Parts: sequence; C-alpha cells; structure tokens
Amino acid sequence: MRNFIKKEIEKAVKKLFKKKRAFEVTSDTKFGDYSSNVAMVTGGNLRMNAERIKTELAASKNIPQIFSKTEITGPGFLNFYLSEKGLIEGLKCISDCPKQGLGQKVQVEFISANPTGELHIGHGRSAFYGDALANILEAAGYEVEREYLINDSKESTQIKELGKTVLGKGEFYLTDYLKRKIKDLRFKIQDDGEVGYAIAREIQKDNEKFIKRIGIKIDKWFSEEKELRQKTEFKKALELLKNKKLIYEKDGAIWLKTSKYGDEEDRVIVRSTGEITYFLSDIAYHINKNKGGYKKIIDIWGADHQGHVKRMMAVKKMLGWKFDLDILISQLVTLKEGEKRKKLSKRRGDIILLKDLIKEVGLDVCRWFYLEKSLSTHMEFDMDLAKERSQKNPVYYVQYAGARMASILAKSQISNLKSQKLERRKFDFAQVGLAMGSLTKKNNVESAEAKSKLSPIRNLIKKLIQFPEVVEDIAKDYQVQRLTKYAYELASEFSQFYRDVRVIGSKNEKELLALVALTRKVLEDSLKLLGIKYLDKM
RNA sequence: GUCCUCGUAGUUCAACGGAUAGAACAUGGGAUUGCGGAUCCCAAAAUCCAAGUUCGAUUCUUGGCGAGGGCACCA
Repeated sequence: MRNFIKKEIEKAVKKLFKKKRAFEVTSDTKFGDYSSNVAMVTGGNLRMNAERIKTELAASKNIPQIFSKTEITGPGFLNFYLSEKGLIEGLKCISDCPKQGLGQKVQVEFISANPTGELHIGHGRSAFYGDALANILEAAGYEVEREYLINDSKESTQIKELGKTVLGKGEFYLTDYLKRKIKDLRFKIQDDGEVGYAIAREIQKDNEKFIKRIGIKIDKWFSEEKELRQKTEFKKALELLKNKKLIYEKDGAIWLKTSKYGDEEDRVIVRSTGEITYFLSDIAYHINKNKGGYKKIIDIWGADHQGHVKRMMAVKKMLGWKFDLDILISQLVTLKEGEKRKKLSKRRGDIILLKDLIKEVGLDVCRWFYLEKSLSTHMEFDMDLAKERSQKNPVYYVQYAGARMASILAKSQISNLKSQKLERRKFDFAQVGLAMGSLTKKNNVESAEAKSKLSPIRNLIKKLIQFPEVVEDIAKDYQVQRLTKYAYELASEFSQFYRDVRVIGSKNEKELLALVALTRKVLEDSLKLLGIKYLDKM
C-alpha cells in the first residue's frame, strides 16, 4: 500500500516539478493512515506545492478510490485516509505485493564462535539476531545463505593454545566443560595444532547440536582449516596482494597498506616468525565470499571485533569488490537481576552460558528479549521480567492474543476443518469488506453500538496492512526490533477488537471470522520470522 | 591518549531529519454481568550539556561530560 502511494506521488511530482525528489511516505501517523513529506522537499512555497500535488493526485485514476480523504496539515504534510476499498486492497497486498529482494543473493554470516568452548550470552545475541534477520530477508524475497565460520585452522593461535591446554602445557580455555572433553580423549600425537584441531572438532560438534536445538538454521558451516588452509587459500591471498603491490616488508614481517584505504595504520598479515595473522585469514575468507556472487554480504561481529571493521573495509576497497559489505556490530550483553548486574567478562572467567540462560527463562522469552532491542544498544537482559510467567511478560501477552484468535476459530464452523487446512485457506477479502460495509451503514444511522464496533475493525485491518511494510523496512535497515514491536502492537489491536466486537453469533460472523483468521495468520508469520512459537493453546 | 558504540520517564527499551518524543514494567486510579480476566481504559513521568546546519534536530556536524568496548607480529 505504501509503495503504491509512493508511485502515485512520484508520477505527480514528475509532472509538476520536472525533477526527481527524495521523499518519504510514513505509515500510521497521528495525522492519517499514511503521510508524506513530499511537499517539504520541493522548495518555494511549501503549502502551495502541497496543494498542487494534492490536486494532481485527486485527478489520478486510483487515488480517489483508495482514499476517502487527503488533507494538508502543518508546514505541508500530505495525509491520506484509507477508504473502505483501500483497506480491502491493503489486505490483498499482504500476500500479493511485490518483494524488493527478488533474485538477489545475500549472505548472512553470524555467531562464528571460536571452537574453544560453549556459547555464551554474547553469542546468543548474534545467533538470534542473525537468524531473525535472515528470515526477514527471505520474506522480503532475497535468496539468503546463512553461514557460520569455524576458526579451526591448525596454524591459528587459538587452536594451538587449545592444543597446549589439552596436552597439559597451558591453561587457556580451561573450563569444567573442557576438562570433561579432555577426559574422553586420548592422543598419540603431541603436536599442539593437531591436538587442538581434534578437540576443536569435538567442541564444534557440541555447538552445532546446540545451535540446531535452539532452532537456528545454518546453511553452511565453513571450516577455516578445510576450506582455506588445506586449499592453500592463505598463500593465494598473499600472492594476490603481492601482485597488486599492496604489501611490503618491515622488521621481518609482511604488512598490508591498509592506511591508504581508510584504515588508521598498516597491518601485519605475516609475522616475522612466518606465521600468518588472523587478518590474512579473514582476507582469504572474504576473497572466498566474493566468489559467491552475492549482491550483499552481512557480517555480524561481536563488539570485541569492532576495531577490525575499518581494515576489512579497506581490503574491500583495495581489491575492488562489487558486493555491498555490511558489518554489523553486536554490542555486549549484561544480565540484570534485582539490583545486581552481571557483566560478561572473559578475563574474570564468570562467563554466563547461553544454555543456562535459556534453561532459566525459556527459549521464546530469551529470543524475544534479545530481539526487542537494537543490535547497537548496550543491552541489559532483564531477568526479573523475563522470568515473569504472566501478562507482564510481552511474550506471553502476544502468545495469549494468538491463543484467543485460535479459540474463536475453533468455536466457529471453521473448527470442522483441520488446522493445517485453515492455514492454507484462501481468505475471501470481499467478505471482510462486507462486514465493514454493513457496519458503516449502521454507522450512518448513528447506532452508537455500530460506531463502537467500526473503529476496532478498522484499526485491526490497518495494523495488518502494515506487515509487509515492516518486513520491507527491516530488510533495508536491519532494525529487527521493529518486528517484535509490530507483533506486540498487532496483539494489542486484536485485544481491543476482542473486547469491542463480538464475533461468534454476530450478524457478520462469517466476515469477522475471516478477519480473525487473517490476523492469526499474520501474527503467526510475524512470530515465525522471529523464531518464536505461535500457540493455539497455552 | 586514540578509535568504535551508547547516553531518552523510577527501570528496560522505541522513535526513515518531521508534526503533540512512543511502549512495557513499576506507581496511582478505574472497567467487566457474553468468543480464554494471562483482558481493557485513564493518570503522572524523560531526550547528558553547549554551539552549529535546517522550514524542522533525540536523530546530522563540532566541542565537552559520563558508560562500555577496541587499540599486539592474539583471535
């Protein structure tokens, strides 16, 4: 619906001003179902321009049918009010509207925890966020590949350190969990890298199992050892950089000229010992990504990697990669319980594991609490609210509304159909229109009762229409928290509708049931994208 | 010291450069004779400070102040 308005305005502006203008159309403002700032970017007399655009739109074929009213307010905002037909058209658009990402390949790389131990609450953020973002991009039409990088190269420092610990020569990564792992294994070899790699594979198996268990889908587990080191991709990357004259030697090490491409200083890629650095490995990894034919690559990194963003961007520039590279930084997570705040600190060794958090509050609640906040906020996980098993907890509030929808449907004739059939049922949008139409008629005879019923139906439909718009916005700017907000608002609109509008036994029962069924479908889809269970009963 | 984030009601969070800054929890009131009261309604309550850009700034720029993180030939 929003895109439809945009197109119509574009046509009008082109005709009136002979020049392209960047403008916005906003959904559901206080001043209308849709509002646009288009007149504000035209220059000159803003209000007069708004009038001209309004007149031009009124003369168009579609606008007068879709909107009952168009008005100008404030310094020159254009506000649109959906007509009954407009509301119905909007409902159709929920499933039929064109998707912006069609035919474009996107890679989302996330979690990528080192195979040296279990996942902690910091990984949880990247895990749930990346998973939901990938779901949403898919819903927006993109062809999405979800990748997890396993830093398991036998030559890497952390794998060697892990090996040393296993062989009793060090203490890195030594947790109770690792001690248990070590007990199970016997090694004939004494090489740090080999032993580290062997145990890392075991740890990785556990982590993969866990990630699957918490409902996160990964398409490709990318092993640094198998895909890069064994295929001599590090050397190839080095050759490539050498041929392009982007490296030089200093103090026995090999440096990359990143400072010429936006980084603060040049970086070492091969140490004077001959060992490669993590940075070269990461370059080789991204050279590999570049071969994938992606339009867009999204890397979700932890806050401890934020210093690497500039150097990676520098590499993209120097090698002239065509794909869009979006590096998102997931900020640190703190737990808050009562007045106490626990920080995630590797040094202090009091890492809080993700599995323990999920055990404490449940998977759905856990996902919701992570996903309702933007990735860049330094979030505090509110344990007290998360543990609350009542309406205070937004997750249960939303699920409760869903259960009510299902309950209404179950009590109606539709209950004869299997629930699966119900999901696939094609909704008769005209029926909903009929319901509104008859209510409007009643409204004309000033029935107070009908009037009170009209508004909640309209509000509910408006909220439903926004679903594809929310998905589209998130696919553009990655602000996943908008979807949790949307799901909550939808549940809230439905609760008000439920209070004011009697469905079963009403004159328009069939039509209202269709609306409830559609609401249920949209709520279920929203929750599915977030990875949170929709429940018919709770 | 420098780089990256963040700073919004008592608390946890929202807000494509837009209009009267939204929610939730907590607090204080209220509703209900019916589809699940795990509901609904009302009230009080906030943009760290100072300049600048703009018709318009929580948002952008600069400078402070405060918090977290990064600054290795570790990852």
